[in-house]
Amino acid sequence: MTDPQLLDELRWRGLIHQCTDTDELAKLLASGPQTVYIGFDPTADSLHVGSMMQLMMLRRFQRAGHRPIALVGGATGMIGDPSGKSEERNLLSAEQLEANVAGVASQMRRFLDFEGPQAALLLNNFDWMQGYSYLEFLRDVGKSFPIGVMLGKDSVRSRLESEAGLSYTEFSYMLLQAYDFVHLNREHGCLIQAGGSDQWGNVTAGIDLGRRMLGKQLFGITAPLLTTTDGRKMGKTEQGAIWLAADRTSPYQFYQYWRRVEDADVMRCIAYLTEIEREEFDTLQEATTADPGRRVAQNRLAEWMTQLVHGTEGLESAERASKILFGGEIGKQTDASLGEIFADVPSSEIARSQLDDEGYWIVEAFQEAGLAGSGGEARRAIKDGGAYVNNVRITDGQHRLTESDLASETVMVLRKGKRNYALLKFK
RNA sequence: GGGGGUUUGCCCGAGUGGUUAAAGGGGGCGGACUGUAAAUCCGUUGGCUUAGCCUUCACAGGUUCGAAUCCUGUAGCCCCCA
Repeated sequence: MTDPQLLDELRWRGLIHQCTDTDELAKLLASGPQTVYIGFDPTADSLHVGSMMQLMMLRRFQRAGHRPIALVGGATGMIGDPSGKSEERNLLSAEQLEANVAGVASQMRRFLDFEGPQAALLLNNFDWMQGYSYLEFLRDVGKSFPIGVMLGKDSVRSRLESEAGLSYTEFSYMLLQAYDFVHLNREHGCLIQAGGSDQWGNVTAGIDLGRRMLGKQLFGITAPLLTTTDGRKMGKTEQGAIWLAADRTSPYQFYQYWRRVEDADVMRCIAYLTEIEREEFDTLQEATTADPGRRVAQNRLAEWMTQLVHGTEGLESAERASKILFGGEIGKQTDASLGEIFADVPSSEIARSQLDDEGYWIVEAFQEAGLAGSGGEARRAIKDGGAYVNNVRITDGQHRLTESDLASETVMVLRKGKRNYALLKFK
């Protein structure tokens, strides 16, 4: 019925950062299916890699026979969690929140099973918070919150000591999240809240409130944050976050992100984010140590993650694109296939007549495609051997592009350097 | 209010009348090497119709055959005195 190995698995994967009472939690989980919840902040209309840790946590619980609740913070999102934030946040508008909640909800279906006996629940705390009057809330919930304890929380203290300070609104955030836990216990019998390690303060606040309001022992478990070896948050690039939504981060970019993970981080990513079993994990680890150049672990990680988030189709197109981009010359393709491969590559449209007669000057083409800010820059790229058309290096600064350079019906693929692509569409 | 200093390219920073589009470093961009890595090395880094031309050293004017360099004014920053 329920898998007794769950905690052991979380442990070997390094997913238990803190837990309020491991022994009692183990007994509880062994006693039968439990309900566990994690809150998600709807700050955007898509989740990103950072949220995957939490989604996978819920998924692991569900696969072990428990019921997951993904709580979208429609109400708490209006307030803003001060945990780990150095500055007061801007409040989101109600319409924005609604759109975000909808977007986030659809992505969760990839991770959780909303059917069957342990069907996941997707709840929005706005539903029970919106009608809760301020007076009632203060009498029911606020009464059980000693200010001294609240002031002792790291999230509050660090902000009070900082220049940014902390508004009453954000200070109150903790009460809202704590009340969620109580509410979920009453309505759904939820006894466990999980989350990232930055949520510890909020989680324990909920547990305290549960003891006071319900006289019940609730449980909290937090996972470490997904960071690189040198302490930076993973899932971020110079271009921004890695999103789960295909229209924000294409399957190809998503796939490539994982393929490029550093050796030092790759095994931790696999442990934290995938369901790759211990045996294969050990094999991958050995392979990485023995021959890091083959990047076996990175490839497997990318494959697993892309498959889950973007499905078989997304994975195949990402692999196909990678093969073409990192292979040699781009042979004859169709507009459709190039469009798919270079979905996230900027493109410019040019009049087809430019290709007539003596053709379209390469320097102009690079400028037009946005790969060079000036003619000089384009010339330099060519002189340095960093200019490619359809992945073939161009060394002649006077080169003219003609119909024969088209990689498909209307498209040419320009590249500067290793991976700065741009498309020119000749209409 | 008075006196002194300072202002250079993406950033830092040399340069005080004549190959100075401006040393050096950082960063960026290329390339080689490699594992679509790290480290390293090399090239490049104002614009253009590029063996040439044009525009740049806070801004505006002036001296000079010739100015980033000298003079005057304006603005920003810094220091000292009141």
